[in-house]
Amino acid sequence: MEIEIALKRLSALAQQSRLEVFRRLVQAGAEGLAAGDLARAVDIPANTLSAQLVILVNAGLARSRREGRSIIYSADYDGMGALLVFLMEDCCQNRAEVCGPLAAAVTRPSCNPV
Amino acid sequence: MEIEIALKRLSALAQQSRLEVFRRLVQAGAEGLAAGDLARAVDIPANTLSAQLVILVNAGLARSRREGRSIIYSADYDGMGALLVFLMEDCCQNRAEVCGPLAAAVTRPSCNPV
DNA sequence: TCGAAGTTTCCATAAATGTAGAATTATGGA
DNA sequence: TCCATAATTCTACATTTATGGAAACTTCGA
Repeated sequence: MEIEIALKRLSALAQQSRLEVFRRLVQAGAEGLAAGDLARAVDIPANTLSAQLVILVNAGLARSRREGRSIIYSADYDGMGALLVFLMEDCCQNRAEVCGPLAAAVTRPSCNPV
Repeated sequence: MEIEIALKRLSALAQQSRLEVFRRLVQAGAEGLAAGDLARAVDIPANTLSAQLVILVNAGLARSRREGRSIIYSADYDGMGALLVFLMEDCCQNRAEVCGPLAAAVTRPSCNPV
C-alpha cells in the first residue's frame, strides 16, 4: 500500500467521532446504517456527520449506497484489512514483538468462524 | 485499550514525517537512533523533529534514553502491538474479512523467526 | 571553568481540521 | 404538482497542529 493511502486511513481513524462512527459501522455489518440513524446514534448534527463520512469514504474505510431517500453507509473491511497489513508488514517489518500478540488475536475462534 | 490511547497512537502515526520516523525507528531495532542522526536521515530541523518525537513518545510508540550527549530513540513494539490488537479486536470485532489477510501476514516466516 | 556538540524548550506564525447554521439537492408520497 | 423527509454542500469561524528561528539546557573534553 502506498504511504499516502495509509496516512489518509490513519488520519480518518485518528479522530474521536470518526473512530466511533467506524466502529458502529463495523457493528452494523454488511447491511450498514442510514446516515440519519447514525447521526442520532452518535448524537452529532447531520451535516457534521456528513462531513466525517466523506472523509471515511474518501479514505477507503467506508462505502455508501442510496436506498430510497436514505443513504446507507457500511464499513469497508477490505480497506481496513489492507491498513492493518500495511502497519504490520511495511511499517513494523513483521517484527516478532509486534506479531506476537496479534497472532493470538487472529487465531481466536471469533476470527475464524465455521 | 482505552479509546483515548488508541486515538493518541493513531494521531501520532497519521502524519507524514512522524510515520517515517517511526518506520526508521523500527528498522533501527532495539539499539535505536540518536535524535541528531534521525534528523539528518529524515532531513528535518532538529527542533522540529524533537517536537515530533515528543508526540511519538507520549503516544507510547517510542522510548528515549540518554547516552552521553546523545538521546537515543527506539520504537516501542509493545505499544504498537497493542494498537494493532485494539484495531483488530475492539474496532473490527475480529471480523473474518479483516482477519483474513492479516492471518496470512502474521504466519509468514519473517514474523516467526527461529 | 570554558567551549563545543547534541538536544530541547519557548515562541510566533502559517496551515489544516472540526463544527454547525443556512441553503440546496434528491426522493417518494399525496 | 406540491410537500415532507433525508442528506449534502456552502460558508464562516474556532481550534488544533505543524514548523522552524532563537535561546536555553546538558554533557563531555580540554
